[in-house]
Amino acid sequence: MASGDETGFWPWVEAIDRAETISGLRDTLLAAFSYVGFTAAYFLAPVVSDARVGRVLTNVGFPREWEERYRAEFYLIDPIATHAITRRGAFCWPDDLAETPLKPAERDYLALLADYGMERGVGLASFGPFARTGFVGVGLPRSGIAIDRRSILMVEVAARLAHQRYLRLIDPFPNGPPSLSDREIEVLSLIAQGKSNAVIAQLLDISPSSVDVYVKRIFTKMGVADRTSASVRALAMGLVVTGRFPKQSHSGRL
Amino acid sequence: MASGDETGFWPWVEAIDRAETISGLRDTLLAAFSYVGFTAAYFLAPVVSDARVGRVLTNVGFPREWEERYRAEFYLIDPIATHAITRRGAFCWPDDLAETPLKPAERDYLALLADYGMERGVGLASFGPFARTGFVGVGLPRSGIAIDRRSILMVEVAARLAHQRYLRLIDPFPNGPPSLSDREIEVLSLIAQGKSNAVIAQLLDISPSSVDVYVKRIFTKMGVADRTSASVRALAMGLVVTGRFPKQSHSGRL
DNA sequence: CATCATGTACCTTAATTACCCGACAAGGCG
DNA sequence: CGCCTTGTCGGGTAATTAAGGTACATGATG
Repeated sequence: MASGDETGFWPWVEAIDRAETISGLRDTLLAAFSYVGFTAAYFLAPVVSDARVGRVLTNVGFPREWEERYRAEFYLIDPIATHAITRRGAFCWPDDLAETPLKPAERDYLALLADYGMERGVGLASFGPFARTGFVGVGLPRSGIAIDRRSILMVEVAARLAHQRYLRLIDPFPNGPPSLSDREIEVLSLIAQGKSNAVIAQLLDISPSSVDVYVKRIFTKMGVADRTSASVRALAMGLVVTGRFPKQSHSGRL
Repeated sequence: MASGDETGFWPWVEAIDRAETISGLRDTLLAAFSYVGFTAAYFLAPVVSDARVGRVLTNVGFPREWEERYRAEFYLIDPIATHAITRRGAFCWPDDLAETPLKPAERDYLALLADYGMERGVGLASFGPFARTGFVGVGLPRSGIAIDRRSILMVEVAARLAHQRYLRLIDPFPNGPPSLSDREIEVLSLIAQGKSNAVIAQLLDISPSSVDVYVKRIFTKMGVADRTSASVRALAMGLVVTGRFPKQSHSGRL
């Protein structure tokens, strides 16, 4: 690799961890990317399938023309960002998108990138508390460098740490979740699983009326008016869990 | 610091990234922690406020007696894991819990840790796609090492990367979200915001009947039977967004 | 001792949802 | 040219929920 090796990379990691301002963090992160061999990056937050929501774009180093067209046309399309959501870890684009079926518009976007000399780069999603997901796209590798696994790993470590740091900088002391009683958390958890009040009553072996009261109290404490909002907020706040997790440790027991 | 410095740490990061089995990952991660100066770690997944859910414990290096008492008594109590959810980044316990009001049982747990000679350690939550959150607690620092910021950072980098790697190992090709049409995603997003069908109809300027049809189709595609489950799944899959995100880039524009 | 939070239970009413049936037009695709 | 998806609209019914009220025992906490 033409660029710096790992010995000189760690100081950049520490610098990211020490950044005290958003702009300082941005500059430090870009310097870290530059050290690895990339000269441009763009950030999206939040990243969800509903591209109309949010998705603030910040571009550092990519051509102005690309940025304008991105904002105008490809804002809602960028398959790299969408792909990142379901990927674990960083990946190299467009190579790692080869197996993903792409819509015509998405292929157009990748072609546009190539037109601007941005054939190749690294992308990753970083996940934070309260369902805060960000995307980092890194590109414009210096000619001559290979995008090997080590480079991708460096980008991943730096970007993920920077995202955590960013979240802390924009909201250092987030409001904690409201203090719910044990029973209330229990009920809320079942609500978030889509159980009806009647089912909850059966599961907890209490009367439906009691469930009714708990639901009411939960709404009041959380400041919502319906179980859907309560569930979404509970999930975002880390009050309940979703999805299927392994019931037992694996044989190796990580 | 008595333990290894950053120059020798990076190879452990690469080793974590290369781990091909769960057990190999566990051993490599523990070796990385050991390099930093810690000789024990425990893992919890998933970690939410509702401690009854899941929370598979894996312990490597902590005393057997602690593990037994942890499983029996403190499984649902451990304030370090709960604290980690709302923290961005790794923290040092019990120092960084000083400002957190603790319940008596939680204080008991910290006292128990101290009784077993585990006065101090590092904890962090790692967030993955589909709302998969894991907790890593690292302890038993070798006598003489200081838990400085650099050590915490090393633990954070290693643990977070290992969590990503772990998620990829246990589920290399996750099912992506179901393919919803634009209108369906729009409706789903509003559902997740707690809007009633009537409100959604007004917002989208269509008839309530149409909303009804979209809701039905969304349920079918997502394999759920109620809007709460649909919302939770949508959030976990990154189909919609929650919480308040900055509408505009910050002045610094990360 | 008074107050508060919690857990429990019941009643009523209006709104909302889930699920059933039907229809039609536009566009993509084999 | 059919077939399928999508977007749109209607009717109807039964179950569920939201929101209001009241009540009482317990235990912690000031």
